[in-house]
Amino acid sequence: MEKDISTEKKIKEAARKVFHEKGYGQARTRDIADEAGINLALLNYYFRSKEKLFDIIMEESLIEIFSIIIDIVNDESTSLDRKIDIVVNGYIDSLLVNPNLPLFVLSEIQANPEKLMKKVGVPKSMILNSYFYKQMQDQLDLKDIKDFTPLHIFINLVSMTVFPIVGKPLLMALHHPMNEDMYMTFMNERRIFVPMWIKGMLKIDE
Amino acid sequence: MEKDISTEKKIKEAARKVFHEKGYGQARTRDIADEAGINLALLNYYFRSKEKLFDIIMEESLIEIFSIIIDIVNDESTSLDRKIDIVVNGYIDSLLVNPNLPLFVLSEIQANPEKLMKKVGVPKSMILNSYFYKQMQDQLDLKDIKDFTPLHIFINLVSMTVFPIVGKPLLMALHHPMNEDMYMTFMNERRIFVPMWIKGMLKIDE
DNA sequence: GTCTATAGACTGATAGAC
DNA sequence: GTCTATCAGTCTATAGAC
Repeated sequence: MEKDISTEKKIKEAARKVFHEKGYGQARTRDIADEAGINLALLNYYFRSKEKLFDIIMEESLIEIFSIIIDIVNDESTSLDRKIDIVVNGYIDSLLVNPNLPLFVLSEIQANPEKLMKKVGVPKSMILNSYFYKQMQDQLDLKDIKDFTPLHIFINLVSMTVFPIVGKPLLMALHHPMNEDMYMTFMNERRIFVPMWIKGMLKIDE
Repeated sequence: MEKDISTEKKIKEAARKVFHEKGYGQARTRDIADEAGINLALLNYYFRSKEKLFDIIMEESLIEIFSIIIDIVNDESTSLDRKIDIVVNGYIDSLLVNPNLPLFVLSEIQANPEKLMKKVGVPKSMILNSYFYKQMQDQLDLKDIKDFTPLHIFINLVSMTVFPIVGKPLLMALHHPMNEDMYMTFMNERRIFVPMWIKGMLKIDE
């Protein structure tokens, strides 16, 4: 196919796909080698072991999932209103292309919490210290809302956006009849509705 | 410990624990045998194979996760307002006791969608045909809300309730400092807030 | 029913030829 | 760098004693 891509890159792309689909435990190094179109021995030649290859993929996946929002969340020149639209749509855009990413990250963190926590070290207190958090707090103060915190709203935003992607198979099984087109329509509707509901919680535009 | 419990029951309980923690792929039959305090051979004596044991645990887990809401959702004598409170609190109660249950179900469904879809056969169109759905639709009609459907609201309710449990490790890593007590406080706050937000979307009490 | 011992298959990793 | 062949370890499952 792409004969210009280096072998190392081919292996990494194959590993990403297989790990994201099956998780560390169920992924086989032979699967990755086959997917990359190379031999098993070559995988160990480039990356010393399955675990070292996994660590690389996991670190890149964590960066991937945070980088979707980290820039916009800390942008001081974007209004709260627009920021909500951008964060929701950023996640939907990204996760419809990589639907396995969030469940992969959540599963592997649970499988190995202490190890993977360290890698999250950089964006520690990423939520609490973000400009987004401050903007939400200002809005809550403005509307004299004292019962809940910006953390609840942030979790609501991520939950309502990411959960329908993680739970897609269950959703499609439970809500019959639902096909791929209907699911896509459903997710595209949420690009409008989730920001609307979040803004409602914050009493924006009232 | 509990010497009255039959060996079969002990193995099933151990299997449930190990499968929920590690998933099918990473769970070892020896882990289950050790957890049950019996020998590995005995596991295969009672259940023919790891996979057959897993199938039993998986089916019970699916029933478990649906039975939390299936009765209340179809109860025609409970008002929409109260029903929302009960569904949210039912999930929080149940999942704080079994925090691994939802991620286990979501992961294994993704790992083997076609196989597990069949087991969801019973509650097919469980959402669409529920009395809960009808009550939400009536409320949307009453308030002349035409842009979104009850399905969106139902997904919002489940998302905002279940996602913070599935994402607990990530939440605790990102929102520093957060300890167990703070997490429990956070989840208990959501017993009040999630119903409040859902009712806001449906314009109940306005 | 419950155990020990082991077979048999799979998997990650390496040796060695090219 | 890339391959084939194979080793060593792990895991599920079973045979057979009690």
